[in-house]
Amino acid sequence: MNLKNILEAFRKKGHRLTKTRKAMVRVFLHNNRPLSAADINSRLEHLAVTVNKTTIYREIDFLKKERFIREIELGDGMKRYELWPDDHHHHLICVECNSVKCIDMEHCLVNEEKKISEKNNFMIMEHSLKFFGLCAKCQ
Amino acid sequence: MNLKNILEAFRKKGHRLTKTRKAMVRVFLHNNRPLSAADINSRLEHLAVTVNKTTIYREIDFLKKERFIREIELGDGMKRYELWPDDHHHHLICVECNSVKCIDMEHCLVNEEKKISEKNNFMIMEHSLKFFGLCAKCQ
DNA sequence: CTTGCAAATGCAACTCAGTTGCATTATTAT
DNA sequence: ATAATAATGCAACTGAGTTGCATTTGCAAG
Ligand SMILES: [Mn+2]
Ligand SMILES: [Mn+2]
Ligand SMILES: [Zn+2]
Ligand SMILES: [Zn+2]
Repeated sequence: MNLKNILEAFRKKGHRLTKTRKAMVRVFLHNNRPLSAADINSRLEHLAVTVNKTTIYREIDFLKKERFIREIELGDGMKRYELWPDDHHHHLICVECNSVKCIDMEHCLVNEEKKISEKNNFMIMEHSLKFFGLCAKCQ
Repeated sequence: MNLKNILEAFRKKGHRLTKTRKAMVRVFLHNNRPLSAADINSRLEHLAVTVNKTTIYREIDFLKKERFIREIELGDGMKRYELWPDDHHHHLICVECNSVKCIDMEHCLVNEEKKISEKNNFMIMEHSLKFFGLCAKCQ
């Protein structure tokens, strides 16, 4: 999955390759972890790309619809976005510096879902698992 | 844990027993599930107790400090509050009607935490687990 | 019961992430 | 080059939650 292929796929679907779109795809490809709208904005400035916040939010919506990124909620009042994951994974969140690390789990809860669904008469579609604590730097 | 004991404990600590405080404790005792500030407000109105939203938020802060309730994040843009839990538990969230059900889990992740902590050099303090799907009514 | 002090309250104005309407600009196909 | 329309910028808005400050209330001491 490289920049050119992704942009070419967008173009083929009839979407335009604007400077914002190209820059935001680069930002996500080069920062493989959850980013807030503000994080994205500062990364764009770093690439000398100045965009209005409305445009950033609209491009986030576009990239979500295209399943290039997904939205995640960490509970700190602002949404984060990360590359659409290849594999199911979860997150470690540092309560001190707010950094986020994606982790794969050996014993995944997907196995438990059937049991929980039956027991509670609730049709589980997905789950979210977050561990809060102190990262290597902060402990 | 009944209303009188809780209020008496607050009074003994030097806190006042205002109509808002008494009514909000009642609301949480009689609605044992996560409530938003708006939910609390409508429950209060139902008890013929009219309060300013600022007062509701300040009373929430008080009840959190007293460990009578805790705050939980469901990812829908507003915080929820529930009775301080006796036992560790998790939540089922209906994506259709937004209802929330608390569930106990047999195989809890607390067992996994040590492994994850060591593997990632991250000191886990707590975790949050939510299942999203359709409740009995909505499926 | 009265009084005084601090705790609790109401109100209006504010914050901040995210959204919306609309006029303007830029990308792409022809 | 041109036309169609996707994308953008801007200003104003939304909605949950917060803050400063003047006023009211609960409660304990006299
Ligand atoms: Mn991740
Ligand atoms: Mn619960
Ligand atoms: Zn950290
Ligand atoms: Zn439902």
